[in-house]
Amino acid sequence: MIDEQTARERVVSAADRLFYARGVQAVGMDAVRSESGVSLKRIYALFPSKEDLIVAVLRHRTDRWNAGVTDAVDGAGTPRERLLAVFDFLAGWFREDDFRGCAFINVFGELGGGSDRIAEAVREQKESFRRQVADLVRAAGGPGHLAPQLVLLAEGAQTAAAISRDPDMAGHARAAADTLIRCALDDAGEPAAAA
Amino acid sequence: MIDEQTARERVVSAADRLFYARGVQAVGMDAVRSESGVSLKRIYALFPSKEDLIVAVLRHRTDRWNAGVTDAVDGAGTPRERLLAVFDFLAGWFREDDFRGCAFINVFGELGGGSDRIAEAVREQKESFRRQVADLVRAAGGPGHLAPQLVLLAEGAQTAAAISRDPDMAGHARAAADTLIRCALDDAGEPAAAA
DNA sequence: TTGCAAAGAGAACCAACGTTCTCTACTGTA
DNA sequence: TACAGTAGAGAACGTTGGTTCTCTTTGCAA
Repeated sequence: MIDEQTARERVVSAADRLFYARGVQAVGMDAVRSESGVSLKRIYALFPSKEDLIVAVLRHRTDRWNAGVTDAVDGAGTPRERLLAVFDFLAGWFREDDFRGCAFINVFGELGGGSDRIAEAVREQKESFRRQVADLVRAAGGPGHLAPQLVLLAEGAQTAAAISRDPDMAGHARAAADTLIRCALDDAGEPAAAA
Repeated sequence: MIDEQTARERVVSAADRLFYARGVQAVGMDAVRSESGVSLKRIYALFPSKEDLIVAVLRHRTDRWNAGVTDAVDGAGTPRERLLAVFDFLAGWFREDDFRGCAFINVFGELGGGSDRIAEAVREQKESFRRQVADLVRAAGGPGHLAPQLVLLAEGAQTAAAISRDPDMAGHARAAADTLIRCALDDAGEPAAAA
């Protein structure tokens, strides 16, 4: 018998895979059982309801997302490059075979109106991303209003890439971000340096 | 007895209201019946399946969206103002009481992976919006790459506004769009006019 | 008035799903 | 070997929802 921690991880990661690929409501708990190899009885001992499982999946995905962004950013040099690295991270993600848009946006559209706990978990992820970007902007010496603008580009790229199936949306977002960053930094820091 | 056209309109507009407010899968055909006042038998004569009804609702919403954008744009003067009017249109929408994000993005997250026809209807709306913006950019003398950048801002604003419940996302998007437009027009048209 | 065709109300049907329950198999212990 | 307790497999339960069917009503023509 596997221990509780292992069982929990297997269930969450199986559910994450299935929910992301097919949507939450389209996946029955029975599918989570066969994908995870953990019995229904055990699943319900770990997560009292499907809603609890969904929230756990969202939190797990938030952690993975934060780590992914942090990794990508840490590989870049200057503060400006670190900001743009966020969009390179998106570009790599959009090219993955199983890319199906932002899981948080998808779940919010599906269930956000009906479950406060789920809506809250989605909000937390978006808020933590906003903070990450705001920290990067601050480190680059950019003005406060730059962060939400870059966040909007990233959000838009995720939905547009999912719907259009065009992974180059990340390129468009990156180019726009580059322009916004240049304008903001040049206006604030060195007055009228580059064109 | 109401005529076919009227019945169709009542069903589509009732379904639209319910789907948008609660999500598609959360709304049963019985709810559509009571909201529209059209019998189930008649509904199924007009729309052979729920999927057909969903597609009809999406097309109807596409028409309304296009008309709304066109109206907003037509009220503006210069080509540059006409581009920004798109974001003013968003700002008004985000402030509506029943705003719950972009219906197309919501439906795509919920069912886009499982139904090609629904995914296609969503794609058509996004593509028609992209064309609208591209036309405005061209009229303003902007470069081709500006349109997808503005579209990403609009898309991002819609999801961010829905999730964060902060209607000022439209303001952020508008400010970013203003910067992008200024940079693009100044780079292309008059070389280095404004800072 | 009688008969008929169409339409509405809502029951019925069937499948899916979240959740719980039962029965069996297995583990460790005396 | 006998036993107690636990866990898994999967059946069972109750609800919901998409779709169809039935029965009654209605409006109209002769």
